Amino acid sequence: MTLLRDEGLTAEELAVWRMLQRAQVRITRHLEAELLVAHDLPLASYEVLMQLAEAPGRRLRMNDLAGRVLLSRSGLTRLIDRLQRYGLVSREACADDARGLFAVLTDAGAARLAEATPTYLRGIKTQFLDLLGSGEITRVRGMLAKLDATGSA
Amino acid sequence: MTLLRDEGLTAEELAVWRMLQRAQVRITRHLEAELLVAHDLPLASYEVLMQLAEAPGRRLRMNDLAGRVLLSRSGLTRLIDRLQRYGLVSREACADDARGLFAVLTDAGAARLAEATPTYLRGIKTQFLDLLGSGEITRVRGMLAKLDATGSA
DNA sequence: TCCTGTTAGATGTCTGTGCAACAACGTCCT
DNA sequence: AGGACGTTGTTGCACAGACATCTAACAGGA
Repeated sequence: MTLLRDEGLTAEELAVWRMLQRAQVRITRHLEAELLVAHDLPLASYEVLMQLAEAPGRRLRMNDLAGRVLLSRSGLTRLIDRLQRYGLVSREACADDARGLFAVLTDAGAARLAEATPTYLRGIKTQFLDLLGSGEITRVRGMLAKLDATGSA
Repeated sequence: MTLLRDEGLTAEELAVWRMLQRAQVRITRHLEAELLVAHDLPLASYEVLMQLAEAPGRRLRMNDLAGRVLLSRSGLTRLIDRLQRYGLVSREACADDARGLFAVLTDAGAARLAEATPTYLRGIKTQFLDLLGSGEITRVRGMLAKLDATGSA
């Protein structure tokens, strides 16, 4: 593993990165599967509904929303297409910017979200939080905050 | 956020999960992009080559490999197809199980891996490790180990 | 030996996503 | 005003990945 030293990385550091990867993928897969079987709702769709529910007026600009759910604009266009087909979301024009569109959570969407939320939260609890000590959760929070670029770029 | 309390989750706990998601996605995207522009090598391909390089005899059974890179068996079949087309990997029969196949790292594959590794490691360093204090890395290691199911299921 | 059940890997098909290109609109500067 | 430039959202295209299904091959019992 000479290459590691060349770049100033220890084997332990590399292992930490791999564990982060594995953990995140495992949890994500679990959530996706559970939401799908129990509510026929993919994880990405759930997250869109969740973001909209938390937003003022239950609405968000497409671009803004894309950033929050970590999707490209085109990806979000298609996802909203689907959600709209199912009546969970609607599109509304933006008054002060004719280019803009709001994705708006419908009542049906809110209902569907409420239905799926216990599954989602239980998954996060059993697959993530319960595996950590509660003390560790607070400590990891600060750590992840540094990694999360929400505040900066 | 009554629903949170119903499931025994605090808003902070949920926030931690979201940060984990964002961090992992951000880092992954960065690595993928860098590897692609600098070496025309997708992240998944890099990880396959890396796993093979670390394995004894530079070879791994398809099934085994699929597990390590968190890919479905069919997904790995296609990925190895591609790598084989580019000459980075070859398939070899398994002596003691006629069903089995080894994916074997070729010399060209090893060379390509060596070429790309500095990019990969630098990405992990700048996008992940450098953002944490070095003290935190050690502490987070134990924590992530609990989340990583490698040892169990 | 045959029959049943399981496992390894490959393939058809479908869905989801990103990138590049585009049109419509806004912003700013002169 | 007018034109260059950036932004917003959508589309064509290509591709990667999952699931279900298939074939070949192993394992164990009657």
